[in-house]
Amino acid sequence: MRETVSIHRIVAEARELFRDRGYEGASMRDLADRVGLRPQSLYTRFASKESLVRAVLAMTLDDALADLPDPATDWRGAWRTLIGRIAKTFETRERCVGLHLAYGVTARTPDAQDAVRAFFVRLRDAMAGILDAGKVSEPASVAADTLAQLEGATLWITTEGNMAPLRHAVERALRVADPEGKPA
Amino acid sequence: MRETVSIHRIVAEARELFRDRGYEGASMRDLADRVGLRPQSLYTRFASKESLVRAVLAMTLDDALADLPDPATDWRGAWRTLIGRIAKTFETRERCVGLHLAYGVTARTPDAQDAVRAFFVRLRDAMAGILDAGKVSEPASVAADTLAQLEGATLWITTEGNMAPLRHAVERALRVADPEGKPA
DNA sequence: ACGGTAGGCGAACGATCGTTCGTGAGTCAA
DNA sequence: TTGACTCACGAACGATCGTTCGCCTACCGT
Repeated sequence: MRETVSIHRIVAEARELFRDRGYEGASMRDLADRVGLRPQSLYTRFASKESLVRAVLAMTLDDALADLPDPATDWRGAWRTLIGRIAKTFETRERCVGLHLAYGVTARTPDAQDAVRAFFVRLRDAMAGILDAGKVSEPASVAADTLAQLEGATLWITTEGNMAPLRHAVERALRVADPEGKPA
Repeated sequence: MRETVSIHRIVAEARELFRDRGYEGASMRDLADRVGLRPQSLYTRFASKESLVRAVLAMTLDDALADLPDPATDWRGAWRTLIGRIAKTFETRERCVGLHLAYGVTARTPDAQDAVRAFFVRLRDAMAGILDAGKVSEPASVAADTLAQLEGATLWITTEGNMAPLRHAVERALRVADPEGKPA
């Protein structure tokens, strides 16, 4: 058996690079080093650096939405699980790939730009679907606001290592599904 | 009189570039083109690309805090003005320079990284000082949360052009200084 | 046994990056 | 008038970028 580098592995390492260094800052050579290949070999699997963006975000969305509790029977559980996953990623990785790419891709890489837009729209729609199952009013708007608050909190993690704003954002997010939780 | 390009002009254009393209994406050649110089001429005024970050953020902080109402006599006015300025910038420019740089600078440019950290700490402290004058509890924490929410809302502006999350964040921010404003 | 295919690499392409050097023209104080 | 200083540029440096080409080798179906 010949030892081969899996696509999953490449995408996972690309995600780390995009998250830490952004689209422009991440180089194909760095990525190749991480997976133990030469840069040219990456082009056997991916047509371009730009196409990696779509693959990275697809994997990230899958990770976030995999095996969630069924909103129809346990929407609160689905909400808590999803919020928890997002928050945990931000806490351990210190930033969000999606946000870095959202700021990092330009009109010069239109496919990457579209992939980023689609990623956030789908994530928001998934969140809104959960809230809708719980008959929360204005689910799309609440989902967008919630996601924005979680993303914004990563600012303090990267600059100061301060996790408090993220925790506050999580508390507010959970209160959406549990309004009578803790008033103070 | 010899026609000369002002430092202020260079920094202002650098700010646009950093905001739109990030630290790595902005090139000294692009900046030179914008101000009508050759790239080498920029080094008469700035020692390096990295040093531009500090200058850009210093100017941005000055713009935000210039001529605010005195918190000691009108803390609500100071708060409203500051929030309004930040929100207006996000709305017209579609993103935040600080956030793009926060994600974009790495340990390879330590001085830039420090400048970013200092920028946000000073902005938060200025906000906290206003809230403190209004005897709002936990001013530093509330200031950090408020700033995070405004920053996070820029995600939807860049990806979708959707201003609603920003407006919601502004409403929540203003409610800090006016809790009895609008309950719904 | 054999042909096709997939995965990988050496070499190298043109482009662009931040930056340095040497030079010259304009400006101002003495 | 002179000397120092400021501002700008032409030319070019080495480094790094994404990517392409040609070739080799190991595997798989037949």
